Amino acid sequence: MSFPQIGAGKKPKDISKDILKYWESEAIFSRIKEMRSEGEDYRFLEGPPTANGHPHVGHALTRTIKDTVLRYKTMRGYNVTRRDAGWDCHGLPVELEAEKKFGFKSKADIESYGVDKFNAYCRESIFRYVEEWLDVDRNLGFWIDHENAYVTMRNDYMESEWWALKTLFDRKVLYRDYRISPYCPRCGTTLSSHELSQGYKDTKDLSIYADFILEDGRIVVAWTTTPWTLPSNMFLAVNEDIEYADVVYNTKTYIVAKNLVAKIFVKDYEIKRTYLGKELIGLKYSRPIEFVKMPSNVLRVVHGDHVNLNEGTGIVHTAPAFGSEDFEIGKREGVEIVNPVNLQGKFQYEGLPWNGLSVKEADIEIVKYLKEKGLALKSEKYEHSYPFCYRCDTPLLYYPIEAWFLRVSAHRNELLKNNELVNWVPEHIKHGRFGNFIEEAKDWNLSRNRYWGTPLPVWTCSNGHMKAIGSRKELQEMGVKEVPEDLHRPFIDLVVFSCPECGETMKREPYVIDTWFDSGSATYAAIHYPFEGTEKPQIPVSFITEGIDQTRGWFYTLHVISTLIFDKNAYENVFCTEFILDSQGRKMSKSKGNGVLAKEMIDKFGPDASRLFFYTTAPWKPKPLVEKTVKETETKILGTLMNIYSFFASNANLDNFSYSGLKKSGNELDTWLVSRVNSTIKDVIVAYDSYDLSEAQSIISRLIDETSNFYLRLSRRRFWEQSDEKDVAYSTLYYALENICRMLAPIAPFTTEFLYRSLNEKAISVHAQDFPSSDKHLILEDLEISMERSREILELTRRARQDADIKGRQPVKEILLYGKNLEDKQISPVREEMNANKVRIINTSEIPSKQVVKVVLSQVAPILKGKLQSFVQFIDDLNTSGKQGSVSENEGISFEGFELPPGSVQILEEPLENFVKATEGDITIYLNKEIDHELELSGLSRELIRRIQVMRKEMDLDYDQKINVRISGSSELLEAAKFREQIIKEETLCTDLAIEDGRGKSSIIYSKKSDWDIDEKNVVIEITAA
RNA sequence: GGGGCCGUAGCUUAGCACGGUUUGAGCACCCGGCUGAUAACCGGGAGGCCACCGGUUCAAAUCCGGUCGGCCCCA
Repeated sequence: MSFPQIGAGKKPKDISKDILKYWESEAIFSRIKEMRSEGEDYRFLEGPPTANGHPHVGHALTRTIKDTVLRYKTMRGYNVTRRDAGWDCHGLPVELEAEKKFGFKSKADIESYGVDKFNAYCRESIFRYVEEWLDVDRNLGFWIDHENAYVTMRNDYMESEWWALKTLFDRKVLYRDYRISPYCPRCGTTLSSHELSQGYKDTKDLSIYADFILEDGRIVVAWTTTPWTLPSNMFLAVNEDIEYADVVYNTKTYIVAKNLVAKIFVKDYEIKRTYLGKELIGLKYSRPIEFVKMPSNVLRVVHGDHVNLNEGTGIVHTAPAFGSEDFEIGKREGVEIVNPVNLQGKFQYEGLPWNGLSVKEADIEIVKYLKEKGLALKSEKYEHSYPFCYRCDTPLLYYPIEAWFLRVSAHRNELLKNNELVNWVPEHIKHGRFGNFIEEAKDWNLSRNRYWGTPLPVWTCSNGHMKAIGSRKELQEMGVKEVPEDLHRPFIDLVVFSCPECGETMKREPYVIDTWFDSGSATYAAIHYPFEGTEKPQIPVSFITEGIDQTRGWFYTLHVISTLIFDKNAYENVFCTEFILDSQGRKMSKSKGNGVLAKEMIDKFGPDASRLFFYTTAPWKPKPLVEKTVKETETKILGTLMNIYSFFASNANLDNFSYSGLKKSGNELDTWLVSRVNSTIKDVIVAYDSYDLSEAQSIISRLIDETSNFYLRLSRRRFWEQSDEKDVAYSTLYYALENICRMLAPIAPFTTEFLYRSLNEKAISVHAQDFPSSDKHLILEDLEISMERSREILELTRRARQDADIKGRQPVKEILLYGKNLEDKQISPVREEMNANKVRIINTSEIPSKQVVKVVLSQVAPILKGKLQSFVQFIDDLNTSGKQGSVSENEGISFEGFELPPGSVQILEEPLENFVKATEGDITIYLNKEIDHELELSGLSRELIRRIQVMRKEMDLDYDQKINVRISGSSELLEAAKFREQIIKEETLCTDLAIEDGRGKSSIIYSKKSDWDIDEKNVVIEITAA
C-alpha cells in the first residue's frame, strides 16, 4: 500500500472541494446517520433563520458550532436526532419587504390589493436567498438535513401551534384584554416586549412644563415629553409621601416637588411653604388645553406610586389613554377613557385645532399654543431613549389596544425553576442576563393586527362567547364542511360556525400571532406534535446555540412556551455566541457597509480555516475578523498537520510501511508521544463535553505542535536511517496522526477527512469513526514531566551556545549539567541535538566555577577615599591567588587601619574561563567553549554536509537518489572533508566523494556546481546523480 | 436610572472560581541560530504602573468597594 502524497501547493481550501464531492457522491452523511441510529439520542434543534436575507459571518459561526458539536456527539456514538434545518417564515419584516416592493403605505393598501395575493408574495419572498443558505451550509460542511427541514408556515406546523394555543386558552393562560401597548401607527400593530426592546434609540423630543391651575390660583407644574397627550389629560398624579413646595416666581405661585425646585427655577425664586403630597390629593384644577370633552369626576389630583423625583417636577400629567401607569390610574378611578387619537396616530376629534395632524406634528403646535397662551412655565429639548418600531423606525405610541396575551408573569416561578435545569454557556447568562429577564417576565402580547402569520385560532360570537380551536379536525367537528387547504388569512377568516353556547355565528378573532411564537414552538411543532410522530414531545432537546441576542428572542420564547405547556425546560444545553466584529473591532452593520457575508469568508479562506478561526478564542466573546489571524491559524494548525503527514507519507512509502496497530516501543520519544496523545484525548473529551470548543482546539493544536517540532525534529533521523526500530517509529507517528485527525475532525472536518482517508484507504470517513478514547495505561506522567526537562535542557544549550557564539552545528567538547532531580534519561532524548562530545550531570564539587570577590564601591569609596585603589588591588590579588575565602560578604574587613563594615564586598560565582553558563529554574548548564582543531574540522564537515543537502534539494533529487560529489577550495575545508569523509558520504548518500586541491582530475561530469562561503573560507561543491 | 460582560505588551490573548516564584503565549519588530517535511521551528532582545483609586491580607492581575473607558441588555 502507499500513502498518497499531497501535491505541492495543495491547500486545505482545495482539498475541501474534493472532499465535498466525495461526501456527496458517496452519501457519507446519511450513511453515518444510519450507522449511529441505534445509539443513545442526542436531540438537536436548529434555530430557524428567515431566508429572505443573506447569511453573514455570524451565521457561519453558529452553524460551525452546531456542526462541531453534532459531529463530536456522532463520533461519541450518539444518535443525533432532529438534525434538520428549519425556516422561520412569518412576521412583520417579511410583510414590510412586500409592502416596500408594492409601494404600499398602509394596511388599507394591502387590503385593497388583496390579502391572498399579498400573502402569496410573502410566501414566495421568504426563500429569496435560500440557495445561498444552502450553499453556505454545504461549503462550510454543516451537516444538517435540508430535505426534512421544518417550515413554520406549513399547515402541520401551524396546527401544532393551534393545539398549544387551545391548551393555553383552556387553561386561561391565553386571554384577551385591553392594555396600553406599544403600537406602531404605520404598521398598524402592537409590538411584543422583545420586539419593543430592539427599537430603543436616543432621541431629542420637545418637553414642556405645562401649567395646571388650581381653584385657589396656584399653578401645578407637570412635565411631559409628549405634549400631544395634554389634550387627553384627566388627572395629575403626585406621591403622597413626597414633599412639595409652593414657590413664588415671576409673581405667580407654582407647585412642584421640593427637591426639584432649584433644578426647575434655577434662580429668582422663593419657597413659601412645604408640605406632603397628600395635602394636594383631591384638589380640582383646570387644564391648559380644554378642547376635549371629559367625563365628570376627573381633573383632580390623585396619588400615584410611580411618581418619583428622578426627573420632571414630581407631578405627573396623566392621560389614561396613553401610558400604562396612566391607564391603571384611570381604571382605579373608574373613569371611561377618552382617546382623540386614531389608529393611524392622528388626531381625530371635532373641535380640536390639531385635527388630522399626526401626534408628532401636533407636538410642536401644542407647545407653540401653550407658549402663546402663557400656559407653560417653560419648554426645552430633552434627550432620552424612546422606542421606535424596530423595522420601520416610526416612533411608537403607547395606546389602549385590545389584544391577546399569554399570562407569563403569573408563571415566573416555573420559568425560574426550569431555568435551573439548563446548562448555559457561558454560565453567567443563566442568572445574569437571562435570569434577570425572566424574573421580571411580562405578559406576552401575542396578537398582531397583520396578515402574514399563524392565525390566532380563537372564534367569538356577538354574545361574547369564545372558542379556541386546536386542530383542523376540530374545525370539522364544529360543523365546518370545508376546512381551507391553506390555514392562512384570508381563507381562514371565512370559516364561521355557530356558537355551541348560544347558536350565534362565531367569527375568528382577526389576529395573527407573534412570529416569535412560531419559532418558540419549534420543540414540538417541528415534529407535528401531538398529531403524529412520537408520543412524547421530545423535550428538552439536548443542545441549541444561537447569538446572544436570542437571550430575549428565541431562547426566551422556547423557554416560556415549553414551561407554559409542558412545565419543562425546552433545552438542556444552550450556547450563546457573541458577535464577529470587523477588522477594526467595530460592530458589523448594514449602514456602515462593513459586514462580511458567510459566503465571502468561506470563499476566501476555505471552510476549515474559517471554522478554526471561530475557535481561536472563546466564541462567547466578541471577536474581530482579522485576515492575518485566520491565515495564521490555518498555517499553524492545518499547515503543520499536513506537513507531518507529508513527512510521514514520503518516508513510509520509501520503506513500504503499512500500519498494523501501535507497536510497543523502547524508544522514549515514542512512548512520550503516545502518552501525550492519550493525555490529550483525555483533556479534549473534557473540553468538548463541557462545550468549551476553543479549549478543545487549543489542546489539540498543542499536540500538533509538539508532534512536529519536538517529536519529529528529534526523531527525524530514525525515519531515514536503516534500523530495526524504524517500523516502531512509523507506527508511533501513524498512531499520533490518526488520533489527531479523529480529535480534530469535528472542528476541521475536511482536512482531517482527507488525511484520515490518506492514512487509511479503507476507511469510509473519519466522521464515521469513534472518537478516540484515552488509555490511561499509556499515559506516563513522569515521562511527560521528564520530557519537559529535556526540552528545557535543550533550550539552555542553545542559549549557552549563543552566549559563546558557537553555532548549533559546531560540536563542542562537553556540556555539564547541574541541578536538583536531574537524571540521565532527561538528557538522552536531546543528547544528539545538544551536539557535544560529552554530556554529563555533575555534583556540587564539580561545578566548573570559581568565586570572585567584587568591591562594592558605593560602600567603601566614602570610607577609603584615597586608599580605594590599593583596596581594589588587594581584592584583585585575592582573586588571582585563589584566596577568595579570606573575606566574606557578611563580615567586616580590616584594611590598613580602616574597619570596613559587612557588605563591603560581594562574592560572585563565575564559571571557569573555558565555560559559559546558562540557568533556568533549577537547572544550570556549563558549556565548554574550547574548540580544538578536531572539533573545528567536525563542525566544518557538518557545514559541508548541510551545503550538499541544500544542493540536493535544489536539484530536486529523490530522497534515496545516490550522488557523486566533488569538493574543491580552501585547504581547511578539504581537510575537514577528509577527516569526516565516511560520515559525509553516509549522510548525503554519496557514492564517490572527490576531495581535491585542483580541478579536472576526475572523469565524472557534474551536473550542478555551487560556490560557497563557509566562515569566510571558500569552497566549490559539485554534484551529480550517481 | 438598573443589570451583564470586558479592560493584561503595538495587535490577539492565557492566567482570575480556589490570592503565593520574575504575569505566560502567538503575531509583528530587531539580532542570532536550525532545517533531508514545514509560508515552519529554536535562542535572545525590545516591548506590561495587569485601566485608575482605595480596602482586606504577611502577600492582590486574582478577593472587596469605588472611579473611568468599551460592548451588550433592560426601563
